[in-house]
Amino acid sequence: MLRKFQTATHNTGNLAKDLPWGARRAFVAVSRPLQLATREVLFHAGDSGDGCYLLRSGVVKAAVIARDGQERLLAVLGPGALIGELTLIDDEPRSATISALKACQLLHLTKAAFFRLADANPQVYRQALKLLAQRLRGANDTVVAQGTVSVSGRVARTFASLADGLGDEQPDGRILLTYKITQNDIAGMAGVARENASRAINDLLREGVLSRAGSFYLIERPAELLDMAEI
Amino acid sequence: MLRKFQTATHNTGNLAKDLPWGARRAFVAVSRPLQLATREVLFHAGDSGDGCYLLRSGVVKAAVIARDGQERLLAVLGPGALIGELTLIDDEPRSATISALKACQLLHLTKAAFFRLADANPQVYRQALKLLAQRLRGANDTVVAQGTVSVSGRVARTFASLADGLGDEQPDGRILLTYKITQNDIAGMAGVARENASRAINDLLREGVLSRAGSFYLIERPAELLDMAEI
DNA sequence: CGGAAACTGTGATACCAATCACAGACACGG
DNA sequence: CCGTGTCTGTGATTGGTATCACAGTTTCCG
Repeated sequence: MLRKFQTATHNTGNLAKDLPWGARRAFVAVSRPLQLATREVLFHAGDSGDGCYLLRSGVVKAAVIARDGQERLLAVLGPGALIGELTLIDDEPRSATISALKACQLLHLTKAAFFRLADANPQVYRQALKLLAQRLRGANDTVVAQGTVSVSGRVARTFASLADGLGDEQPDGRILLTYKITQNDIAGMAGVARENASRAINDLLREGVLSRAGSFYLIERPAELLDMAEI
Repeated sequence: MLRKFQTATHNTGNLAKDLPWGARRAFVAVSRPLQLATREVLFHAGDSGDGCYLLRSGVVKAAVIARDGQERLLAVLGPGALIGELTLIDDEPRSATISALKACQLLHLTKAAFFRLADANPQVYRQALKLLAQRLRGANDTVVAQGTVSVSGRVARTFASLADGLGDEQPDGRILLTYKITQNDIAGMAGVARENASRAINDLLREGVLSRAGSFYLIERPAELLDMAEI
């Protein structure tokens, strides 16, 4: 139940935010910078890995390839997002493939560094718990939506969650998606065929809930979009 | 990607396990016992609430009602499961309705008590993170499965996850589900119509992957079931 | 700048799964 | 122990989406 938009400014996945000064400086101090070019892969699902990444700039997608070869997108993430935190915590293989949709700058934090930091600042543990709790709520909502919402509703829902990762809220309340995402990726997120995503998007455009600002999508009426998307 | 079964013996959702002695005793010491009768509701989705519950005995289901009135089951949980931990962590409303499928005994741990305990034992924080990470992986897998797996595959997957909450692994490797769950609930978990769940279950019975032991289901060939379920 | 590759729009068709409709089995409460 | 309600099995029908087919459009890069 997406109750409200959370645009990238107060983003999901931002562990560094809301930390006390000391911890925040420490976070940056112990991490190592890293660049990705467009289409470059940070890691693949199934890889073993160490630590997590903080996205400083750029856009990435988290995807898994299903048995039948279909690519299913779990999220499109913009600046501020935390990536790869599951493996950090449980030492299991990477659960998704992360690839850059455009050039990115990241910070890499090793597992050892994270736990050193957290043991010194319980606040870090609390933030991490909150982050995972938030993601889990989102994932559960998606499960329910998948089973009960029609294609057009799921596409609307996809725009809502894109706003979460890429959204830039304008003074007038409209939300600009700061990356030109393709219909293919939208379809992959909504779990529908590309052709049907196309039809649904055009319906939204026709109704004026959505518009295109240059090559970016602009959510004209966020409340109405949420209403169409709600489970 | 459910790689293996995790039967109730080494259950998901068991925070109390794997804690150092002191913390474990403290956990039980600061919690308050509580009973539920069959069909009784512990809390509803949307309720505000404090703290979490540890299921000592009995069976509960976690469900949400979608807009259209359909009930979607997120999980069926048996002894050892931790319930309501999301609200504990992020203070948001309960994300699902928990109701007893049969009489239950629980322990209630308040938020204050949890954080007091955790601040004294960082190990508790680590366990909690692991638990959430595990659930998040499961939820992501479900999202992918919903979109890419056929009805019969999703029903197979449902039995795999029932084994997680209710499973009792026999010496010979078969897994007994220690509660007589209805087709309705299975359908609600798989996200399919009850009639089609019925057909899929009978296929599984006919193929011998599944059988009925008295009124309980018995997973005859776990590996094969996983194979049919895998995303 | 110009050609190739990727992306988008839209109709026609096919198919999987929901829904409808019932009949039989079971279970449990008076 | 015998109804009454819940649960289960199965066929027939419907409908929403995927799939196919292809043309038009944009983007990218040599």
